[in-house]
Amino acid sequence: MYQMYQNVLSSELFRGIAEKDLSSMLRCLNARQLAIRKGDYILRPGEKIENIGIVLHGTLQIMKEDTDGDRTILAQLEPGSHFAEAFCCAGIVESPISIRADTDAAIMLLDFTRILHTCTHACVFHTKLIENMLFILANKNVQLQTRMEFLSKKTIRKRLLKYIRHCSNGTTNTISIPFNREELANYLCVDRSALSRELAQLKKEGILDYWKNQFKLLK
Amino acid sequence: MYQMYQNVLSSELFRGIAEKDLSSMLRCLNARQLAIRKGDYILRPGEKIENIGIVLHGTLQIMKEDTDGDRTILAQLEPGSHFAEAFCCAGIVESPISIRADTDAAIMLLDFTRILHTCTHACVFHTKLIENMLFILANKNVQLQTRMEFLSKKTIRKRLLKYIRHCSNGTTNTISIPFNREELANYLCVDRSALSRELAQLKKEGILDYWKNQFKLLK
DNA sequence: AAATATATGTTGCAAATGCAACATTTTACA
DNA sequence: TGTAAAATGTTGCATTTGCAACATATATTT
Repeated sequence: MYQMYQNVLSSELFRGIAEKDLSSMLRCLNARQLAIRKGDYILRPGEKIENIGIVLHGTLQIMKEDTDGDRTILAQLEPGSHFAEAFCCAGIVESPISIRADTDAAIMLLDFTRILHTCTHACVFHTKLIENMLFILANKNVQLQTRMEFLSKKTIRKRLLKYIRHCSNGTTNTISIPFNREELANYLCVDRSALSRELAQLKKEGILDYWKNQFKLLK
Repeated sequence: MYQMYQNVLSSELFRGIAEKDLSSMLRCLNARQLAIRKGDYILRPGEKIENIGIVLHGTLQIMKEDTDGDRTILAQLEPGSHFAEAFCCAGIVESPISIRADTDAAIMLLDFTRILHTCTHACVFHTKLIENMLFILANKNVQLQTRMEFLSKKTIRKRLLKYIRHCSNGTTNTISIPFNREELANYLCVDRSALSRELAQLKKEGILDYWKNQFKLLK
């Protein structure tokens, strides 16, 4: 139970909230805790979205499942991360996506309207929660926008170099990225083996050096 | 001047705000109006971001300009649209993008911190503004996420069909899209002529019919 | 209505990529 | 330490795509 609270407190939504205030807050937000079995769905396409979720433990997968059976994995949610917050804030009530437990998991659901609208007890923390929510959404925005810039490039080479230059951000020469090959290929929306091929080519041309997830721009 | 106010009121940030309250609000938010000449920069890479902007008239262009001279147009801003709001909310103070006036233009700048934090006069509209801001960010999020789903497809055909199916949204057979060919190609990050080629192919195969920006899925 | 500008379509060709199948390296763990 | 599993690299080949250059169609203007 203590661990659960820790994961709530370490979520971005509760950033800056004091531990002593947490339990009264959770009551105010009508927080409910749910245990989910591996493989079970937390949300299916078309279902009503009424809550914001926080992952307490385990991993969830957000997927887009089309009628034609085509399935895309949109995100992997680890403990401390949220889901459905953008839909709640955008007033989208019918879920366009699926969420499924990738492992046994526990989640916490919060009543969205109670975050937004100050309650009758005039709890002081609403302001902080809303501020955090703005931060979360805005950050996601910037991240998506950034990724889009990579995807707008038409060759693997350009996508890759743009990504690495973005990660390098000036200072050090050696860049460590948060992806393995498969994940990087997925992030850049290219085939893994084609990515390997391009990496090898760049190394041969002396433009880039790499080892695992460490990269170094030469020239 | 009246027209200016109309464009402020019609912006998403001020949705639901009564006209009579506007001028006192603008004072509270330290609103400033600026006239911009065509071609002038409103924001350059690295500059401090302290304000949220609203376009009053004219059009602005958001661009990503890399050190290597590579320039990507990220968005076109028409009257009533905002800029820099995501960076403000995400606490990003150094601009990673450029904004330039595409035509002669007028903009309004608002002090971001005054939107977020209730002022000494305890103006009641802050709540509404913040709610609107959440809505704006969340909606942009959903839009970006949606576009990403298209871009994750690896052939023009799949991107295109996914996009059209998304627009069709169930009901009618005939879909009208908000892009011409060039813009559609740009949105899907593909070459315009290659897009034309694929469209012709789909028509020949009897999968899709189209005329201008009207599309019709067959079969 | 003619003339110009803009949007859209067509096509050849070289380059890039996905895909599949398999090789090699690294990691995990029994 | 040895062995299985996971990650990464390699390569042939068919397909797709960008690009360029040009053709045709539609819109706009005078």
